[in-house]
Formats: sequence, structure tokens, C-alpha cells
Amino acid sequence: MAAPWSTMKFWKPGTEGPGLSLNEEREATAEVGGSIIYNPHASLSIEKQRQKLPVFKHRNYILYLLENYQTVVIVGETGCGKSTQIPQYLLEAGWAAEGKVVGVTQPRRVAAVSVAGRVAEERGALLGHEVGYTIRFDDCSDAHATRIKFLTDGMLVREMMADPLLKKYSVLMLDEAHERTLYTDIAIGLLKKIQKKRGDLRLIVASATLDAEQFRDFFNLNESGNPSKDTCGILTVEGRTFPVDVFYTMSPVPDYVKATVETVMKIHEAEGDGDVLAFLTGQEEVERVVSMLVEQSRALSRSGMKKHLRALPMYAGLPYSEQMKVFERVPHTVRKVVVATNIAETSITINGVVFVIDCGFVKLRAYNPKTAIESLVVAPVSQASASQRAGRGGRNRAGKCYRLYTEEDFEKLPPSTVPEMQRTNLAPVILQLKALGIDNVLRFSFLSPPPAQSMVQALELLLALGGLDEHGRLTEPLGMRMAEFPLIPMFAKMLLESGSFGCSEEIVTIAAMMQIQNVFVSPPSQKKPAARKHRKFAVAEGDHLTMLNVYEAFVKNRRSSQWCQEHFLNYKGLQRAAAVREQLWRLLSKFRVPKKSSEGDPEVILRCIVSGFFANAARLHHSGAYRTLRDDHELHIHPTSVLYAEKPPKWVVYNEVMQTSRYFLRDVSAIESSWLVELAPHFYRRGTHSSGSKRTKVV
DNA sequence: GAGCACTGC
Repeated sequence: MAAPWSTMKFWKPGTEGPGLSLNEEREATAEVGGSIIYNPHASLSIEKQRQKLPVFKHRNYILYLLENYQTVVIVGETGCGKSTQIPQYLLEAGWAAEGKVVGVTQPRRVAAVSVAGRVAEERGALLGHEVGYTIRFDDCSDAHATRIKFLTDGMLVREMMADPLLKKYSVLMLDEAHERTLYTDIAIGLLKKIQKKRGDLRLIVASATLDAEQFRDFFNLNESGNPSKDTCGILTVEGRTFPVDVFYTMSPVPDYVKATVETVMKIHEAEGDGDVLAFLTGQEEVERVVSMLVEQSRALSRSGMKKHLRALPMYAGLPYSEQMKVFERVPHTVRKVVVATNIAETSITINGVVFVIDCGFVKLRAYNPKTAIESLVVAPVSQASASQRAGRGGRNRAGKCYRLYTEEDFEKLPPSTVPEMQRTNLAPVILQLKALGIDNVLRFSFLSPPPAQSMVQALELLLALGGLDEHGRLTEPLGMRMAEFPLIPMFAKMLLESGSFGCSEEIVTIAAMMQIQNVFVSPPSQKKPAARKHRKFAVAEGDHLTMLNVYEAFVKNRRSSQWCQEHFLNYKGLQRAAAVREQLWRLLSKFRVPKKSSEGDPEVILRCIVSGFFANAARLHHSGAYRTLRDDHELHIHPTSVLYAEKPPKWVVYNEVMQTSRYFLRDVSAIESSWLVELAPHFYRRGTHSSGSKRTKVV
């Protein structure tokens, strides 16, 4: 291939990188979870290090702004130190006096834990006392002693259920707010409401440049037009990163998979030391590029090239031990090439990356509010994402980023990604808001309001499940209880019904297992033996009972990691399922749902599943495909379902529909059509297709 | 017959 590159642009340090900070360097999974080492003699040097961070110069101004404004938006560029330092400035200035707490939210668990660890270390404190964290399944904080508390944004929303005004907090800092995760957005809307009742509550919104004004306008309660009465101010803190040269292709690339391989080989031949990180959209592309690179590097070795290539895949579905390989150091004679999905954009940081290749696309979840069907679509990345990807190459030294698209096309990309709130099924959000006392969700102050049709779909589903009444009010006790579960409402309903079906023990396991992705692992090199082992767990009733089998076998085999490996099962996933199961059990006991086993009878279990998932039913069409009962949509059983290899049952319920190349049903079980009429008479009635009312569907 | 970005409670 002729040299497709031309240098188009020089990326000035800190002008383009969205607000990531010091903590990111500590986010790599390999570095997380260790004990905190405290060296009492290091306090002076820690103090000096703290003063060297770019944010230190702004210390007094930040404190001044917080005295004068209810909300402060801080544009903190990568490496400025905001996440670790600002909470300490607040503590030192007395914001955590009189039993008050400074709270800092993070979108991800690892980040909450690692930043908390770093801050505790800087203060010479034991994690869990003065400095602590709270994430699901792991509360390392002290109700009395903790002054700075790191938590996931989802956890903050949960805390509001117990303490609607968040009275114990004097200041809340929402870190990485520009990521606009679902829970950050929920928290933002709720905090604005809380601020109207609690004038003393201060907010710090840490965001990227692009969104700063949107946040300020949202939180500015001043309607007088007089700027001196503004309640929100903005401050920008420069970052500390290395420059990244950005290159574009001269003309559009017809095949970015091939172009990725060619670019890697070009870098390998022409450039000095430094690892490569390539972004692609999915598992299949990643594996294809890895195998092509392996082939190419063999040819290179044969031709006598001294420097070797080591291509490694990285995506969430990869077994844990395989994921860890990307963090391993390689000898100087080897160049590491990590081929990753979007997981490497924010969730993990790989040290030593100098060269980044960006295919320009991303796989995103989308939601169709008309059909209530979610899909995974490959879409062009946003400019913000592209900058974030490029920035992954400038963390240790100056880097280079190769974009597999033209500069002209870059200019046409959307500035930022559509917030999750606008591309998701809102039923869990609406239920949560109702439980927090937001009666009129249509008038809730959303930073980015979701489509009205999505709200309507959510309200209809919650009504059908009995969580809301005809007036849209939360029902007692059902709706309130459903909201307490960390699950989508259908699962919550199924669990709450499981006592009366006499199968709560099985249902709680099934609900927990369904929260885990990739229970079955299939390494590309061992697909056949893996499939053989997996088939042993499969039952004709479908995926729910198959997952029950897997979990019960896991417990029977003393939760052994060795056993999981032999059976190609995701050990970490099963451990997580056990933790989820325990949490769900606690909630069921709280609501006095009796502990009962179906004693091997599959029918009650399936009926109980129908009591939660009746709206997700489909029947087999003579074409061989399924059709939804809701709106006659054509669907296919996903190849990962055990029913894919079985004789297709006439009627099924499913957990979700995912649109990729076709509409696929995921997590499917066989049912009897009569159960639908019996268990959801308000939703279904027996009849003919010609007649029909609006609400009830004809079975 | 043929396929699942990523978090989080």
C-alpha cells in the first residue's frame, strides 16, 4: 500500500483531551486491588508532589468559587490532579467539619477504589477511615469517621433512597461527568432538585471543555439576567500530558480491518520503540486483526526482522487470564500491539502505548422508542471519543495517532456521543425516579431529555407489571419493592412473585446468573472442546434452566476455579453471580418472600419467569422464525442460546431482543401459551386476530 | 442455520 498518511495536525497537549485525571493511570485492572502501603517518612515528598500538580495553583480560587457559587464546573484536563486533590482541599478548608462528608462520584468501580486508595495514601491514612469508598458489594467506609468518600454514581442514587436530601454531604463532586453515563445523568437531575431545598449543598461538576457550558447553564438558578447573581461558575485547569501527533488518511479507507493491519506493520517497520493500541468495534474484528497480525509477524521473523510483534486481543468477553496479558511487560526486542474494543477508551489504561490506531467507528447500544427494541449498531465515533482514543497514546511520552479516515470526515463527526439517557429503555430509570418521589417524570429536569415515546413505553411496561397504577403512581408495596432491586423491573417482578410460585431458591439463582455476561467462554483455538463441555449443561427448556444448572454445578464443585477452567466457564462471572445472588436474597428476606424450592419441577420455574417477562413473548411462525406477540416483529433465536441447537419450541419468553444483523432473542425459554393468559390476563386474552383492543394482546 | 460495545445498582 502506498503511504496513505499526511500529517494534518499537531495535537497540542491538554487542548483536546477530555477531562481524565491522575486516577486513570491507576485504573488498569492489573494495578487495582492491592493493599495500601503507607510510608510514614514519605509525607514530605508526598506534600511536594501534591504541590507540583497543575490543580494546586488553583487551590484558593477553587475554594473561593465554592464559597460564592452553589455549583462549580471544573474543566480538568488529563493529569491535572483534580480527582485526588480537590477533595483534600475541601477537607483542609473545613468542608468536612461537624460530621459532614465530601463525596466524590466515579462512573466505574475500579476508579472509585483506586482514587480512594491514592488519597488515603497521600494522607497517610488507612483506607476506610478518614478516606473511604462505597461500591456495590464492597463498602470500605465508616459511618462516623469517613470524611472523604468515593462512590460510584449508581451508589449515590441508591443512597438517595435512604436519605433523599443527602444530608450528610456538604459537597459532592461528580467526576467524569462528561461521560454522561445513565447514573451520572440521573444524579445530576436529582441534585439540581436537592439544591433548591438545600442551599448549603455545594456541587463540583468535573467535565471536559466541550460540555462545561451546558452544565453551567443547567445548574445556574439565576434567572435575573444579572451575572453577579449566577449560582454556577466555571474554572479550567490545564493538564499534564504529552503531545500526540494526529495523522489522517488522504482518502477514505474501504476496509478498516485491513487498514489496521497495514498501519500496524508500517509502524513496526518504520518507527522506534513503543507499543501500539488499535481500536475496533467488536470481538470478531479484534480476533480477525490479531490473527492477521500473527501471520504477518511470522513472515517478518522468517525474513530476518529482529524486532518481533506480539498481537494481543482485548475485549470484555475475553477470559480474565487472557485480558491480563495486555498488562504484561514485554522485552525490548518485542513490540506489543493491543487490539481492543472501546474497553480501552475509558475502562482500562495500558501503559507504554505510544501509537494509537483509530478505525473511526464504535459499537453502541441504541433504543428504538417505537418498537421498544434495543440494538447494537456500528456508528461513527464522536470527535470527543476520537480525542479520548488519541490521548491514550500520550500518557508516558509523546505519541502518534493514526486515524483511518480523512480529516474532512473527522470534521463531519458529531462533537460528542449521544448520552445514554437518550438511547436506553427507560423503565428502570422511571421506576427509580418514582421511588425517589419524582411524581411527574415528564417534567423532571433532565440534562438531556429522553424521547417522550421512550417515557411512554416505560410507563406502559411499569403499569403492566403492576409497579405503577392507572394514575402513574408508584404502587405499595409492589412498585416500591421493585425499585429497591438493582435489576430491570421484569426481573424484580419475577423475584417478588417467586415465593408464591414456590421456587424462590431457583429464581434467585436464575436472576443472578442472567446478570452475568459470557458465562460460557469459548477461546477461538478451543471452540469445539468448549462447545462439548457447554452442551452438558444445556436443557431443552431453554437458557434460564441451563443457567440454573451451571450455577448449581458450580456450587456442587465447591466453586472451584479449576473446575470452571476445565468446563470453559467464566470463573469471575460465576463469583459475581454468587455475590449478586446473596444481595438479591437479602432483599427477598427483607420483603418476607418465603424460601422455597421447586424440587426439580421445571414448570413452576418457567411459570414464574412468565409472571415477570410476559410482555416478552414470541410464537414460532411457519417460516421458521419467531414473531413477537406485542407487534408481530420477526425474530430469531440468538446463536448463543441453547435453544439454537434444539427443536424450536412453539412459544417462548425472552429477556431481551438485540438487533445486530437481524433481530435476535437472547436468554430464551420455552413456555405454554396458556400461561400467558393465565398469568397476565390484563395483558393477554384468548381470542382471534381480527378482534382486539388496544391494551390487551390476543394469544 | 451462524454471532454478543461498555458500564452500573
